[in-house]
Amino acid sequence: MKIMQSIAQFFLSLNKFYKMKKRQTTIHDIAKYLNVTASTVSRALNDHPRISEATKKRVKQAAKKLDYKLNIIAANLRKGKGNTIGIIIPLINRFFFANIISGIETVANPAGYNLIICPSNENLEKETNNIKTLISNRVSGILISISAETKTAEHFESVFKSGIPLVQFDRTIEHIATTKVFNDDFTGAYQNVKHLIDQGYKHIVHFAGPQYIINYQKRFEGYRQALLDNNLPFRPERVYEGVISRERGYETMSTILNTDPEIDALFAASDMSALGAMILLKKRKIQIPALFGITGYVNEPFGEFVEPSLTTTEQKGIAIGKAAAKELIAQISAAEKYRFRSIIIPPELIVRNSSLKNHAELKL
Amino acid sequence: MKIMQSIAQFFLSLNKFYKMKKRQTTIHDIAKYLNVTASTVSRALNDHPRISEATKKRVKQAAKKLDYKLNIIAANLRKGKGNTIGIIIPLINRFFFANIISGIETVANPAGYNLIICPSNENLEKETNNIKTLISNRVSGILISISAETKTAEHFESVFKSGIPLVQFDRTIEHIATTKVFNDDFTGAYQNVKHLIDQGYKHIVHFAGPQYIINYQKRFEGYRQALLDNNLPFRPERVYEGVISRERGYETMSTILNTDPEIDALFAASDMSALGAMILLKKRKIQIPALFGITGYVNEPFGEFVEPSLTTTEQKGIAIGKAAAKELIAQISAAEKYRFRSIIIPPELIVRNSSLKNHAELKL
DNA sequence: CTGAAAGCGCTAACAA
DNA sequence: TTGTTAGCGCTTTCAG
Repeated sequence: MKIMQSIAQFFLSLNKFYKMKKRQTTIHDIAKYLNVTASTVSRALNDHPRISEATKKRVKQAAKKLDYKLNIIAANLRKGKGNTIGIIIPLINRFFFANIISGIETVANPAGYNLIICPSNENLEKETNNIKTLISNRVSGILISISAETKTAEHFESVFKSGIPLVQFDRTIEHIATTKVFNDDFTGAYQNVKHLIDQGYKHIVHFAGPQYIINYQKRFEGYRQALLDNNLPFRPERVYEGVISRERGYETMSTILNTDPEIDALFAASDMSALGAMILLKKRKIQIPALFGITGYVNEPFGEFVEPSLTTTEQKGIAIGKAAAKELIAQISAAEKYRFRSIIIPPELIVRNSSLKNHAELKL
Repeated sequence: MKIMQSIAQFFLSLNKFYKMKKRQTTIHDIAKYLNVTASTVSRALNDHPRISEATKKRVKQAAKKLDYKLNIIAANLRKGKGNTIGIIIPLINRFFFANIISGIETVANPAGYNLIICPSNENLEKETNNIKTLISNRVSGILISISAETKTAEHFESVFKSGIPLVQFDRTIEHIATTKVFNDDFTGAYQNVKHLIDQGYKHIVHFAGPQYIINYQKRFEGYRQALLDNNLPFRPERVYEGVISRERGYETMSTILNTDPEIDALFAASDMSALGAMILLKKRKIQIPALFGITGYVNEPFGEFVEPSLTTTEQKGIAIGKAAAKELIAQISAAEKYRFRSIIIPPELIVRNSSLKNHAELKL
């Protein structure tokens, strides 16, 4: 019994030891250690001009010895500023979005900012909560790409009220006064379709995305304009809305073959639906690109490896991220925020085999 | 001229307006507004039991009216705790890593934690800086997957000293006392190779990754053991180290065809090098899977779409992320940290066409 | 060149 | 049930 007790005792004390909050060394610890004041230490560490080199050296040595690490949180609280940028993004494990974050990081980090990343999972409620979280964390600025569910900007109000700079990227709400960084989807789509036309395809269908998302709307408009500018008729029945998944692409292409056999090319607003169509066509032994041309949009990594490789439009995620971050950081230290302004990143047509009717050009 | 001046005047005043630092409303503002003390407000907002429902209601209404947003930073400083988890990860725009982050997020966020994400870009120096940053930000815990350059854990010391819980995931340093969450690469590779053997392939080469990375080493060992357990000779010359890119896969396979024509299958430690090999074989008109079987590892998204579709091993990034986050959060509120402990996530073999010698099984 | 003192926004003993 | 007071760790006037 006694033994049990002492064992219990031991574990209690062990527990106590672990629980013992290892308080991090503070400026005061250093001050005490050197018999100076906290202010001197603070100034020395910040290389304040009116501190003697001698004490600077002493302080810095002591800091290293005591393994001192600045508490940025406290410093920021005092200074009334922050060093983190909040990112709200629909999904984090999509190549395009991951690239954007990567781009943001390459400019934010050297500028001394940390990223706190909040995925909305395409959900408006989550997005609203994310905004709250970021404000509560007093981020220096917010970068946001809205969720598929988001149609209005009411939940941005508290951001504006709080005076936190905000810039939108990729998926944006047009009518509000913020800087927006996005692809020129119209031109991207236009070039894409123009390319199909130049290759000699004449009856081009379009798999469009949901038209309430501005990006898809612009792609549709680019498609239409390219047809009109090249003396091809625009036929509304050749536009299939909401076809962005592989499955829908597959099904839709199957339908088209029955109802509109004249069709000889597809411009899909998403690589996934282009892929679905490609799978169906191959199953039906319809030769791509000889008899049927296909182009997608987004430049998903797989496009390079399918057969035939997929012509598509690259959206330059990294460039978008960099531009957005640069703009935000500028706004953080600037007077002027919330201007209507658009920074447009031109997309790039990536020509691969799926659209090269002219076989001579086929690449490996 | 006068007009110009007044326009300029207007813009100046506008500018002034924007520059005006919009101080966020604080607890004191609410207190003043209601003629109570800050503590009452604080307690009311935190639903403290000994505050009357009446004042709670009043306070909350006032808070909403004044658009009050809690300053978590200040609250945390006072409470001596934080609500953010730091993630150090080699790359953010790799599907596998993005999935891990996604997994982390699904458990960290509901638990009230924000993520601050620091990519090391496979660079030890950056990784070291990231650690400093996270400590300075007084994160509640750190999740880390080491860079390709990282071989020792010296830079972890300050984390241990500061008492911040840390768990490693995926790429880990074995000999240090932390929880580690990772794939069972040995078993993953073993099953992968076993599958090739079961399909009737007899001369299997291995494209290995750099062996100083433990994950690749384990995959190599799984390969070897699978051969030995199935009465196939293990031949060191059939292991090609450091072949993980598409280009190297292509070149290496080309060499093999010249030097070791007996080979009839490949187990690649990366999908990319498997793809490179596949491209070369197709160019040489060697039928896959009839004459040559191929398996990869990682389950990159493209594997599903290449022809033939690529058999590979899925690493369950989301599961890894979830497990790591759960463990870290447990440690944050627990007494015991830094135990040697391994949480092993079993990978899953994804059988596709590239390894199905038995054509009957071929799937679309 | 350095010290004293105040305060960033919040919470939590201790009082009342 | 509410108020008073102190302090988290830091920076920064204002004095000396």
